[in-house]
Amino acid sequence: MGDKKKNKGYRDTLNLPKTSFAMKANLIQREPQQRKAWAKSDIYEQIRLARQDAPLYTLHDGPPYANGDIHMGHVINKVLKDIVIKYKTMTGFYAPYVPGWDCHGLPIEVKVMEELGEAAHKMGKPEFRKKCAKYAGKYVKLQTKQFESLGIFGDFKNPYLTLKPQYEKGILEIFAELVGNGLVYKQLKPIHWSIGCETALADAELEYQDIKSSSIYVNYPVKDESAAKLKELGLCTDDSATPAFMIWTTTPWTLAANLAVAVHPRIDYVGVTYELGGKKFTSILGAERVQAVMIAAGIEEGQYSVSAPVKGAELESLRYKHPYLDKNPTDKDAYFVICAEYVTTEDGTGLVHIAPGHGVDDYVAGQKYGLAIYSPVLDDGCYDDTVPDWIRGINVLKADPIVIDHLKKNGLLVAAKEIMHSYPHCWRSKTPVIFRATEQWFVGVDRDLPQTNKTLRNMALDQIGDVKWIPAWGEKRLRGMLESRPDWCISRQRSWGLPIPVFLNSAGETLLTKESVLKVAEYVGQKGSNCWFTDTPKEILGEDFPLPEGFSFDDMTMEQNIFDVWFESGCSWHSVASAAGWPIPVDLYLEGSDQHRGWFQLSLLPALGATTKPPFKAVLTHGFTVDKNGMKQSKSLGNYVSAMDEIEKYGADILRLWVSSVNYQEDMRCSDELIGRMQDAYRKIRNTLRYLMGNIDDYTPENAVAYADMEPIDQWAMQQLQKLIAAVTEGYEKFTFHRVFTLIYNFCTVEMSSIYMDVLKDRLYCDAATSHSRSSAQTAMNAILDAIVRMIAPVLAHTAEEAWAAMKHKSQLAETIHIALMPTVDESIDYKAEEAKWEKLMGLRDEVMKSLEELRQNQEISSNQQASVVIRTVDSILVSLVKDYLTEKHFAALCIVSEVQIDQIRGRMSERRNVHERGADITEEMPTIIKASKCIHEKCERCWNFLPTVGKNESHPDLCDRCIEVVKA
RNA sequence: GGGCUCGUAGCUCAGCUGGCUAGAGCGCACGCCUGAUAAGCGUGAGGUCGGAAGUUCAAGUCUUCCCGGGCCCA
Repeated sequence: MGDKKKNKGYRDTLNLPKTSFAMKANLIQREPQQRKAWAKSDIYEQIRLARQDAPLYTLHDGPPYANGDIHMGHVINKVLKDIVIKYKTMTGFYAPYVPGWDCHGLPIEVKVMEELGEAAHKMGKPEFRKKCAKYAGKYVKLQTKQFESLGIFGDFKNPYLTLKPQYEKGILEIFAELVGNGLVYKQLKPIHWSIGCETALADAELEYQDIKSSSIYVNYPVKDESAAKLKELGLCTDDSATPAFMIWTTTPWTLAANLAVAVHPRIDYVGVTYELGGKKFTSILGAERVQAVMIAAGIEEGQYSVSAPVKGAELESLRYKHPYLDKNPTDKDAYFVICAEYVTTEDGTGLVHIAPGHGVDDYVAGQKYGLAIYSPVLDDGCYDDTVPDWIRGINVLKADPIVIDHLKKNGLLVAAKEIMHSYPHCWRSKTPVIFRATEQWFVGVDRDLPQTNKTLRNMALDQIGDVKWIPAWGEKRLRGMLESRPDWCISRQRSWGLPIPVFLNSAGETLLTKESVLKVAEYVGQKGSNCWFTDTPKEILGEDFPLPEGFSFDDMTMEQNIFDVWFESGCSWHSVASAAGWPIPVDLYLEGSDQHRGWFQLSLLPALGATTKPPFKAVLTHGFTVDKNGMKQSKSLGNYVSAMDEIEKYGADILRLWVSSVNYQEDMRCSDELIGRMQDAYRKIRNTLRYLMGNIDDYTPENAVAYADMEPIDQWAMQQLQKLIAAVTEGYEKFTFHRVFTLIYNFCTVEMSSIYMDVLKDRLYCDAATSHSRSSAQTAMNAILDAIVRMIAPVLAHTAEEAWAAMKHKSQLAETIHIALMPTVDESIDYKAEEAKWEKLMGLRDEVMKSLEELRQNQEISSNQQASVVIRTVDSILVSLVKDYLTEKHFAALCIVSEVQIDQIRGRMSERRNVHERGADITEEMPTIIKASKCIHEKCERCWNFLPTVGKNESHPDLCDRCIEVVKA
């Protein structure tokens, strides 16, 4: 029954919290202002100046592609980097951050072509490339803005762009080294070729359409010497039958380029004897395919016989005759059986026709067996002169019927039928695409480097063990890829990229030396790579350049291929890091785990090729965002989270806090709801800072109390802080930011909010403003605030800065918190020594809380202050802890009850747990009894405690003695 | 199909080299406070540790298989 009006009288005598640090964050309004202030003071430059003499920490940024809005993947990646940078800066390093963008490549080329429409084809390369550059520039600008809206600090005024002349120069310098080391070579490789446009196509330029094709089964007669082997294997038993390997294909025109037949080493093969066109054959077939093939050939059951099976491996290197060529047109061995893992028995015959010039699998398998890459097809899609005259000059897309007809006549066609299947088409001309071998440039991974006697593959495998992989399995993953990777095809038949600096003479010879490349590098560094399309070889190389035999400037053309963009970004360690004067290897690469195949591997190879060293000391990877059910996110599935929407809805610090809260080494569940929930955590942290600030508003360092003189509970708080600092430091050092988050959040929730700050209210509000007890608390709170703000600064970049500005007595002079130094453990505070004692006391407190709750449920008390607690225990250590170490008064404060009395009783110790039943009798099984009851004393109207001194003073009958003293003063 | 990887309460995380009835915070439920107030406090209910075998005196922790995700290939 409160007479509230009367009570209000004492409110003004209390020291209630007061602060300018608002409870409501209002991030959407506040953060942009903060960023504007940072921009105005040029925070990046400010930090650079502050740390110019500090030790260097180099995180080298991997370039995102300059296209589109940023997505959650970018947010994860850039925020993690920013946390590292801000943390390292706050531990005293000069940690520059130079953001970069990948600006060349097909996606931009495609977009620009779409925008230009027909005009794109009429325009010259230089003009088209300028449009591409403009497009890239637009997105660099856009993404810069978006990244900055996350509160990321970096040299956004001078980012590295892979299209900048100086960057291009760096790429060519590395290329020159690789050329000088003999790693670069030219070879045929099948690629998608559009006959309609007479151009090479990338995967992204293919459209799949259903098409009708001829599928044929063909017998390849076995050579006599191999026929004997088949007999030996028991596959051929009928001497009157012609042995043959039967293949199946849907591209009869490629038979002209057949060089081998592939079998699977572990699949069963049989010999099937039957009659065809009056002739007897024994065809080798995959055992599982016999029935289907016989049906296709129209041979009924009973009209053929099947031998016992043998494994494909037994057939390896057996020889056959080409179905219509008399002579091998290549300069390498051909027409024999090879083994390939990719052969299946899903369709066909179980034996695969291999034309290395007309298929990627064929090419790879052919490389293994030393086959030629034979592709007798010209740019216009017509056969060249190396094929028999009956198909010479014919367009391959029209050749199928002619080939089939020929095979029919020579009796090797087993069956032919039309099938519908999905087939790649040129996106522009809409015509079917063929695989055709063309000249490509490669970096060899199995070629010995001069002086080292090691190949790129050897070096890579040797040295990735010295790199620190976070998580550790990154090494395993990369190792697997390196072991199996083929030579790196670095040429692309496109326009938007850095040209491969090769000169050719009319005899088709190439000029590609370390010196020539360096010469081009210098020129490109001055004028940009457009010069390749506008300037002459003489201008580029300089007329003094010593041309090799057979070359003259009058008789020179230039290679039209450009570099694979991975080669460009793979040189960033040189173009950017070295160029900035950073030592190589740099300290850290930090990207998504997909970059094991991408940027990590393709930076490693050029670096090894040029310097024999990896470009990085450590590589940290993160996983991908998935939806709330753990499934892949995609726009079409509707489970996509728009990064910019989230930033605009919640504010950057919420996103940053979310990034810090999840274990990025695994998939990260992400949804609007999940991100929204971070607001709760944010508010708790913010309010903790606010409360601390509010209660030290009148604190001055002159009132500081030394740790040794602090009240015991304040000492406890200081101990907890040291423990926190130690754990947080370890979390940051190990890049386990989610541990940092959990630690700080739990510290705010448990140690601060639910224990310390609650317990402290009585002292802070009711004790005299400058009393020792209150100053003691304030000293601790000031230290805690100062430390938490700094520890959370790398994550809550805006909020920490806001708090720092609002703090009156900072430990450091730093204008911005991002220059301040991280807190370190105060070695004079031995938190470990006190830990066990406090754990025991806190355990007792928990039990008291339970007793009080019971009282409350029975409606005997409402607030804890109305209760008094009597503890009886056989545990003498506990008694001594409460009575001597802490005192009953402080333990009462710790429980926020008006009074506590603890008594030791005689009895034996028991292993049983404490029991908190009120009023229960002491027995051997119940060593501690907690008895909570409603206080019999009067309530002090100022501090709301129920104390015996209330009503004893005539001038202040409604106050306790402590409050009387304070009010009098 | 292959390589790597992940799967502990509704959510985010702890659980070291296998060892007491698997923990925390949030959320939720119930209650308290109204001198942090679009705040604060307390208590409580939630888990067959993806599933199944196996090794072991003992398994969330080791082995095998299966199921379901993710990244990269084919």
